[in-house]
Amino acid sequence: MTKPSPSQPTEVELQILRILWELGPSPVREVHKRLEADKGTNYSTTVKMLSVMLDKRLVKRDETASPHIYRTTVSREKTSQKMLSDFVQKLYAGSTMSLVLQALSSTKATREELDEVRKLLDQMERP
Amino acid sequence: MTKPSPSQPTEVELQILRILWELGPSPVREVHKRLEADKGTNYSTTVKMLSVMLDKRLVKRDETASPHIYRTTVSREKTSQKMLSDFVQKLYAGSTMSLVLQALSSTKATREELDEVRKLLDQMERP
DNA sequence: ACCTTGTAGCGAAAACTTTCGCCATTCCTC
DNA sequence: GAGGAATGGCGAAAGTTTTCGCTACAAGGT
Repeated sequence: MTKPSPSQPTEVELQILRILWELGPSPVREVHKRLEADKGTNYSTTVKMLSVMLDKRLVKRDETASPHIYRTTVSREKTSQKMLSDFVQKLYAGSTMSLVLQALSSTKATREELDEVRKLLDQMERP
Repeated sequence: MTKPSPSQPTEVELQILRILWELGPSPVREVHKRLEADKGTNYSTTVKMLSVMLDKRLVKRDETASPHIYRTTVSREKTSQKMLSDFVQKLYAGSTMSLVLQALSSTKATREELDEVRKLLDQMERP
């Protein structure tokens, strides 16, 4: 059986995480402004989603402040790391290298970027 | 507003696509065997999911054959390409290179694999 | 204090995905 | 060709995620 992995953030949850990562700790209003701009949803929706995310411990809030301030409990790096590894699992049977090759072969890059990747490859070779 | 992109396959849909990619065109029974092994779900569920996927044009079927034969309408490559680009969009603000760097830095690789990536990088440099 | 405006909470509706029970049809096997 | 098993279809239940209406409370200005 496939592990029902510690459920990834859903679509909207991820959108909100992104907003919080970008803005830093913020009141609902600020988050909502962005979400509304992107999706046109109601203020209530934003409040609710944040409360759902609070239940799931994806965010925490400072209730002493007024208005309440929300902040993420998960870093962008950790989260994308985790999502990436799930993604690789689902589509490339766990082979990160397959993904890297496919990603590279389907994009354009500047010489600088390519050099950066080369540098990383070299580093990987000697521990 | 964010484009409501031509909706990605859902979790189970993707599982089924993977099975079909692996087995090639197959009758429900074969798909079901795999799905059941993985999730323990009912035969009816498999039939239904395939019919949902038929509606969404993720698969097509040959009804002249008996039992009916299902095959994907989307290639593994195209699909992962698309999912990857959505993923990059969602988590790395569209920067494929950020993803590649993160993917590489969080995995181990053999010399052969690293060389393969290098070769690809070189190719990318000269059109 | 009163009124307006901004903030928060809650439950339930809506939307979407996944699951299955029940029925009809087809296919074997004897 | 009768009986039992496999196949396929459908609608509806269950599960999840997303949305919002309604209500209450807090804050700020007059």
